[in-house]
Amino acid sequence: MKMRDKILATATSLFESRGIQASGVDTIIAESGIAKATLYRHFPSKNLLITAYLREKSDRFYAWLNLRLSSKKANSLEILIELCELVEQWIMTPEFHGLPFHIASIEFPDPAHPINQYSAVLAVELQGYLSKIAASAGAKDPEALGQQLTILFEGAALVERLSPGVGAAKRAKNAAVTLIRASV
Amino acid sequence: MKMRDKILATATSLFESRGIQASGVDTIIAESGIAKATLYRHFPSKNLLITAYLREKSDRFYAWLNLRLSSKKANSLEILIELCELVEQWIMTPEFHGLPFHIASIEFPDPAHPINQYSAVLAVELQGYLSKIAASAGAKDPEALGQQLTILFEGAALVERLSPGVGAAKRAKNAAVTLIRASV
DNA sequence: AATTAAGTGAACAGACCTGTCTTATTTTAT
DNA sequence: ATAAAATAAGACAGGTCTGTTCACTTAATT
Repeated sequence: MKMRDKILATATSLFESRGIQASGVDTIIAESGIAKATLYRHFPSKNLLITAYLREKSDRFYAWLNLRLSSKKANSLEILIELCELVEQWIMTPEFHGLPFHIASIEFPDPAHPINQYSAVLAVELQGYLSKIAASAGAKDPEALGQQLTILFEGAALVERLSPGVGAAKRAKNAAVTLIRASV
Repeated sequence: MKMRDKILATATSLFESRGIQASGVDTIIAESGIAKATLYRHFPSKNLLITAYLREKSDRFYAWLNLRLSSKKANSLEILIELCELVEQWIMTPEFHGLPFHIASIEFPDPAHPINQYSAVLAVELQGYLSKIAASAGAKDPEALGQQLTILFEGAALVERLSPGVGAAKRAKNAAVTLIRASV
């Protein structure tokens, strides 16, 4: 499993710095120091490589969050506040380069394209994740709050990415807290 | 000025349906029924065509908004509420395909690329526009509110684009109204 | 020690990209 | 009416892209 990980790591780095479409297979194999046939053995097409990249990024995000969300506050609104602070931290991480499935959906705008469809699945996944927490925290309309938080986070990710250092993550967190307090 | 407009209209349509990078010059000239030399006379490079597209979309947006914002409410918070409703309408328009400068900045992620830089300028422009209205409406911290509204609108635009019909625009508007009411 | 699997490096196909240029025709302006 | 500018249609250059294939070498397992 060493090769697969090496390829995925290199692809991830290239996808996030140069963009997905702009990162050619030739560049990926040159950068990771492997042969082209090796890449195509592990990932039969570039689309499957992109899909694996998107899946892994989502998995890592949820794992990172779940590890830090204290289960003690699970049944109070406080867990939502905590969530907001964690997301702010996540966005401000130097390795953060925007929500991967968002970027992918823009690079592959055709709704019939597998990458676009998979991105939509991951977007629904994120909103479901947030809505579930909102529900367990006792929000009035968990789905509405979950979607509003999604919008805030995705918007903050975009703005922070396009104009680094303007503090979008912090302001989004403040807005989220306001919405949460108003949702009891 | 007929040719220029025809080219720009065709390019706009292609950029928004297939993406910018995915729309080749050959496709643009075939679709608009002109010769390649004609395109390159009006737009010496594809980058300049993209720039013109971005500029025009922003201009049209502000023109559309200014026409509808009733100046009577200029000095009360009500104008912000009105603004939110207009933006919701704008997002729900069938021709809406996301904020153009956002899409452009994702398709050209290199901060040194002219398209990325121009996108950043347009993003600052939007935030300045919203902050100015927030200021004239008497918000406590106009810049903070302006940025929060920017984040909400951009986030809603993305979510609505990726998952059409989930009502992101409406929920973003509700969130915005909550934030506005809390900002007095 | 022998067989199978995985990796290398390079060449290749077929398509697409931007931008230049040529030649001939049409439109516009004086 | 004549000169100047704009357009058409397309070939062309030089580059990039994904994916396939071939001949050969290394590593693992049994």
